[in-house]
Amino acid sequence: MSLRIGEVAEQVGVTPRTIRYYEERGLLDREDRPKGAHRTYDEADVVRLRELIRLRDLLGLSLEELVELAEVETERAGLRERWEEDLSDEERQAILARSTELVTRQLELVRKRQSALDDFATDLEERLVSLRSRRRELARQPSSKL
Amino acid sequence: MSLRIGEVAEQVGVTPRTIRYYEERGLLDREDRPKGAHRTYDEADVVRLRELIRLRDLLGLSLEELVELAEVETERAGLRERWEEDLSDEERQAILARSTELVTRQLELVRKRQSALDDFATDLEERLVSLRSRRRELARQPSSKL
DNA sequence: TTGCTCCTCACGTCACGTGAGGTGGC
DNA sequence: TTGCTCCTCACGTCACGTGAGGTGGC
Repeated sequence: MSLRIGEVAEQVGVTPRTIRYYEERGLLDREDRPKGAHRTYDEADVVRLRELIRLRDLLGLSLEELVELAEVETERAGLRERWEEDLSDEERQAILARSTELVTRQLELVRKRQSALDDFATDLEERLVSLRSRRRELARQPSSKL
Repeated sequence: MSLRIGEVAEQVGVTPRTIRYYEERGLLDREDRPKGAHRTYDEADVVRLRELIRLRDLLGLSLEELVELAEVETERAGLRERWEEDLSDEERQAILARSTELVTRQLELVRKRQSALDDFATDLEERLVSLRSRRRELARQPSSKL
């Protein structure tokens, strides 16, 4: 079940151009295909791309920062096949440790954004309260010169 | 107490170039000053710009979208002087109603982002739990072929 | 075979970054 | 007067958007 670029783009909410650009910048595999042939994708590609877009949108990262933080997604993508193969326990431990580190870093960034957004929401709510009280004031005391 | 562009830039965490660009795009007042003279700012400008940057960063808006949503900041900036002047009660009501509408819209966008980030955080936490259990597994049963 | 989607240049755009060369205020 | 920050072009860059002209698979 292979997908074409347009289907993938629609599923993750970007344009084909974005996907080609990410491939160009090394965020996606560029499998070697005959010159001019269509790109093909599978479900794992969709999952990975969706995660990249989520990081980009919600954390506002540059693509360069994305490459680094999304290393864990690459790891995860290749993990299923490679896990079964001839990896030593040490290599497996290293992969798991590295993944834990990167996911933890992602979570920290998300936490920061959350608290910034919480502050913003609080400020906006206060402004609404203030606006409401001014409107009541105006209704009670028309032409108040204050 | 007037500020120069560099001081303002540092206070809100952007570069002078960004401030000039926002002025160019109509997000900030372009007071007419003698050709080549320094731009001057006051505390109200800093507050307004900080709010613009917050909207841009946390909601990921384009400058065009910003212009619209930040109309309320413009209103707020000019409000103190104008409020005391010859505004009819109807005009005041209209301003307050419009401001309420815009702040409400800002809050809605913030809420959406918050829930998207909450989902993201939940996913990342689940991945950490899963990673932890795999590491324990590996420690208990070395060379497990699963 | 007919559409539709895909392909590769390649130039355009948005939101600035980054000098180049020059002027202005503590 | 000496620095430092500011000024205005103007070209560069990042992350794509948008055709132009052509080929490929259900």
